[in-house]
Amino acid sequence: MPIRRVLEQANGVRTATRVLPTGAELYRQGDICATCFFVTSGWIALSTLLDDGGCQIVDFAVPGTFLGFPCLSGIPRWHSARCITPVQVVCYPEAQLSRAVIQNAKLAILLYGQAVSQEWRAHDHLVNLGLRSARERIARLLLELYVRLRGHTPNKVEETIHIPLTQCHIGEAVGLTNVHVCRTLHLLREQNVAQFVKYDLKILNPNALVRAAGVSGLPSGVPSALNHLPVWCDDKLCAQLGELVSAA
Amino acid sequence: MPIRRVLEQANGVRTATRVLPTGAELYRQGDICATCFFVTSGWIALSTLLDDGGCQIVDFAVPGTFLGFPCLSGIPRWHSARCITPVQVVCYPEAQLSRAVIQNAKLAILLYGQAVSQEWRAHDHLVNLGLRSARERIARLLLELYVRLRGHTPNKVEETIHIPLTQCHIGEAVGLTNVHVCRTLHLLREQNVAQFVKYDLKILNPNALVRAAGVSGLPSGVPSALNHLPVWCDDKLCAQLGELVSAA
DNA sequence: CGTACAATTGAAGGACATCAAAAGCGGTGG
DNA sequence: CCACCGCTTTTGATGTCCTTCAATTGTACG
Repeated sequence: MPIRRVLEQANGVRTATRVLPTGAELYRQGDICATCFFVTSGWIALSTLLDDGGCQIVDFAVPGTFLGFPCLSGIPRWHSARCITPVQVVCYPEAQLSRAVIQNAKLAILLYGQAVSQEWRAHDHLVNLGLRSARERIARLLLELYVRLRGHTPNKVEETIHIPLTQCHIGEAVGLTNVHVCRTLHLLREQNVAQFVKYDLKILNPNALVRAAGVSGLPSGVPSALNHLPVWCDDKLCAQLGELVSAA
Repeated sequence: MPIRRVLEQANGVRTATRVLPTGAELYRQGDICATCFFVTSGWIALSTLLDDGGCQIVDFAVPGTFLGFPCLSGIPRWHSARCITPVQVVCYPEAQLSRAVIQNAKLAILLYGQAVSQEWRAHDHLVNLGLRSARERIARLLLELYVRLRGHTPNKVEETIHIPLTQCHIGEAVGLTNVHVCRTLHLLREQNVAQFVKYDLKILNPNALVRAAGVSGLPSGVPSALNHLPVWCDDKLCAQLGELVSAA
């Protein structure tokens, strides 16, 4: 992957790859983890576990996501990173990465941009959980995942995209039980909006999905995080790192 | 305020103060705002408005909070900033601040740290909305606000702290109706946990409040964003900026 | 005194949770 | 090849937490 060579060439950061099976944990909430990761393949659920057994997925890490906080060492992770699929990551020693960042303001700004992007998505999820119905929440999650993976909003009828999530994962992400997720998915199917079966999402009606997600109704000019995700999605970090090295 | 002089001296950024009355908007969702702000007094609700009239407060800005995204110009704001009280802010032209940040990696890292801190808080709110009851959500919000203002968890019985929020604000922050917030506040009062009347929060039983917020039950070693908020609360940004200039 | 906003209380309804059970399905071992 | 297991999905019945609607009170303000 480009980012790996970029960091090695530009800043002499030594890296190693690591492969994890489904169900493995990259790190756990509470860990003070001196390694940063860049996801090159697979899906990871960033989730918080409660003592009563509750689990909230705060975000999904997909290929292109950067995990860790260079220059902010000593902070424990506040979520666990569970592998939803087999995962491949590139590892960076945090200390080395921190040194590189301090010497290179552009790198710092890149990290800053990613943090802002993630904050943005977190706020979008907050709006979702705070004032939307089950149908809207699920539609919006599906739409967001589509946009993150494809880089644009859906426009083709019957397009299918692979999403390696169970109904339980969806429930943990949007704050619903798997039972209710199941019923709501059936509802979306009946209403000819979208169909999610066996890890495959088929968009039956792109416009209906966007409407169900509550995006279209925004006053014109008002941004939804979704509209701008293509610009600030994780791949962008990778691309910009590439520019950085060619400029050096 | 220190930060103002810090930025002026260190980087030659010109600033101006601005005063806004209660109810005014510093900026609106959708605005492409070329100004960054540092809150010196007053409270601001960062909220997203939906076309159906729904309103979700994603965070509160208190004195010490920095608003804006230097180096990421052209991004529309995804929330509105409504003044809950009269507010005083220091304004920075984004372009000048961006230039200063590019020349000073430390400044970039500071901004990065604040973005991470805010992401952290957003994820904590997500957990709150996703899997906690009304009682827990409200207790947790009150506790968080206490910690942000005081810099530590409550330990004195009957301590009172001023919080300029209405029950509607609380409802919009935790995803409940004002009606239910009212009932739940009464419940917390009856259970001798905490009392919130007329913009004054009286902590009746600090331990009970922490328990009600679902913080104590965490396995030892597991961090809650709350435990670390003192370390990364907004005042810290200000203090670190002070160090930055004295080192220069 | 009238208006506007915040808090309060009651009654009724709904959206979602909980509990329980069964069915589909891939994987493993006898 | 079949039996058995674990995981996911599905469906039904029942319950409850929270919303919605409505009306009343208190308080600040012009």
